[in-house]
Amino acid sequence: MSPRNTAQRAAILDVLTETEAPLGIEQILSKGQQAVASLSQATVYRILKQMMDRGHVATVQLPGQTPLYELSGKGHHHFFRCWQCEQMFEVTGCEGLVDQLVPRGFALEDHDLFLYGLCATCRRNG
Amino acid sequence: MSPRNTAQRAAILDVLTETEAPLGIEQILSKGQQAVASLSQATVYRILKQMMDRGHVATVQLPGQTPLYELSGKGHHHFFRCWQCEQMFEVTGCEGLVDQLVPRGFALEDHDLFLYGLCATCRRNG
DNA sequence: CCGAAGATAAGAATGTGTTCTCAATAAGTC
DNA sequence: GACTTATTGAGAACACATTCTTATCTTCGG
Repeated sequence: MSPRNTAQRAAILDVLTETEAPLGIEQILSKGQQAVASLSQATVYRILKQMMDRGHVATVQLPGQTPLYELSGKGHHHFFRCWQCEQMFEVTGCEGLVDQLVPRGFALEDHDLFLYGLCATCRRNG
Repeated sequence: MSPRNTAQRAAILDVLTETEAPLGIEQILSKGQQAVASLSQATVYRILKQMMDRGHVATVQLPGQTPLYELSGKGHHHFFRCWQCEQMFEVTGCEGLVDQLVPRGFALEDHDLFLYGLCATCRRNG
C-alpha cells in the first residue's frame, strides 16, 4: 500500500527537493522541523529508509563519514566538497576518464570519486 | 622515546609489510596471531595508532566501511576492489585526469577515487 | 640478573549512529 | 463524524567500532 500523506513525510520531501546538495540526518531533521516542529529523528530515519526502499532517495557515502541523502534519478554524478564553506557541488562528465586507470584484463563496473578543495566563491574571498 | 621492541609490534609490522593490499583490524589481528597467538584486538588498535602518529602507517577510507591500514610512503595511489575475491589492487596514474572534472574557478586540492569490478583472475574464472 | 617503567590481554566501558517499543496521534474510509 | 489502522515522538535499546582499566607480564638499562 502507498504511505499515508503525513506532514512529516511532506516536510522531508520538501527539504530534499529544495536543496540541491545531499544532506545528513541532522540537517534534514533541523530543516524539516522548520515545517513540522515536532519532527523527530526516528521519523527522519524511518521515512528516509522507506524512500530508499522505493527508490526515491539515494545515499552518498563520503569516505569516513555518515551517509548523506539526496533524491534519486539524477544520473551518474560525483561531488566537489569545499573545505571552507563545506558545501557540496555536483560534478558530472567522468565518462571515459576513469577507464584509463583500469589495469589490463580487469572489468570496471562502478566507481566512486570525490573532489576536495576550494569552491570559486571561497577561493575569491579567502 | 622510541617504543619497546615487542613481539606484538614486530608481528603487526610484518603483516603490513608482507601484504601488498591495505588490511582491516580483523585481518591484521588474525594474521598477526599466527606469529603471536596471544595478540589482542586492543593491542592492534594501540600499535596502529602509534604507527599512524609516527607517520609509518596510513588509513584507507572506503565509503561506508571501517578504515583499512597500510604502510605509508607509497605515494599517491588509489584502489580497484574486486567484487568477487574482495581483493584490493593498487592503481596509479590519475595525474591530470581528475583535473578535467573540476568546475571553472574551483581549486582542486585533493581527491578520493575507488574502482569496483572484477579483477583479471575472477573475470577469467567467473 | 634485578628492578623500574612500559606494554599487553581481556574484558568492561564508551561513543555514535541507527533501530525498536509503545502509548498517543492522525489519515483515510465508510 | 466515528472507526480502523498506520504513523509518530520520545526515549530506550541496540550494534558496532574503538578506547579504557587493571592486573600481569616483558623489555631494557644498570
